[in-house]
Amino acid sequence: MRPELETFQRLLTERGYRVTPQRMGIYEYLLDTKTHPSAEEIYQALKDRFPMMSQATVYKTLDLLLELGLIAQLGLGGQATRYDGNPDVHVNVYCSECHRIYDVMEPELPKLAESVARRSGFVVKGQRHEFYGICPECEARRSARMQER
Amino acid sequence: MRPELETFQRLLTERGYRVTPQRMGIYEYLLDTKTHPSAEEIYQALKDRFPMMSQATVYKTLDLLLELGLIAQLGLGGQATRYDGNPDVHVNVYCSECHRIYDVMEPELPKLAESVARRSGFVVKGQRHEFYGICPECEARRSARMQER
DNA sequence: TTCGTTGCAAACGCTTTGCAGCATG
DNA sequence: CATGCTGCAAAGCGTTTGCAACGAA
Repeated sequence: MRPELETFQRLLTERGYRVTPQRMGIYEYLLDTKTHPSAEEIYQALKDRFPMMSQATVYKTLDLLLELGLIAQLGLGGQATRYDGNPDVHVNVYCSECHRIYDVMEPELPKLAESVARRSGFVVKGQRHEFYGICPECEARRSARMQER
Repeated sequence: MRPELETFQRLLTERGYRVTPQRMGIYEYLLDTKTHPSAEEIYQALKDRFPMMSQATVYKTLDLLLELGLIAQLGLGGQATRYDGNPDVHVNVYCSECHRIYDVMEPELPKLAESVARRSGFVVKGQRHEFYGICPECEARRSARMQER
């Protein structure tokens, strides 16, 4: 079993929570999926494996994973909240055309966090970085469309 | 009149929109308020000045201001979306205790944007940076509480 | 056997929409 | 005076909640 799933099991047991197939399935899906799905997308994707599962279970499991610090939440103002199986500090780039979200590692981020803490006087506990734009594929499709005119 | 309000008027007129007291009031409030209010907070704050104004007008005006690029939107997953009268690239620091949000200027951000564009291949159009933590006041209150025990 | 978890459905809160009357340009 | 805007109420949608039945430990 992948190490992240083992960690999840361990944390659940340690804190008196129970290990259920739905919980493992939801976390596994989040780890596998790179496009940062919404609760609805997770629910749809797991319908085959868990035909009886309700949306409430998805939401409750996501809350639990957030509480355990295993996932991150991306609030997109208006639209449905999306979830990121990678809780480490990184940058999310969001394509306004295809609505996919990708992760980008940025080695400068820890320095930025320090600087923000210094300037603001805050005790920094977490951070989120989002860029909006057009992904390479969508951009290529756009240029192609331009060409043919 | 402050330059931002003049810009707003100009943009409205240029694009065939109309200048109304409600619109000016909402934008002015966003410029004055440093805590990044939600639509509800804006509505409550302007109730005195515009007793007849509806929430719908607040939402429609916020959409318009976003479209004109005069304000920014902060999606906070679950909670109500909040609005920032400063559309320029900056960092938001969010206090998880008092829920206030402050702006921090960071001169390194343009460099970060370049780096992200290079790594991801995206055409970057916008960005948002959020830090979570405890603000100096709340932290002081916490320490004080610790002391007295 | 215990008690945390699930699935269901109803409730909830934020946001959007349709429309008649109003006010701006 | 034309048409874009407002206020109102209802609808929409994502998310949360209460509860009885279920299943993990």
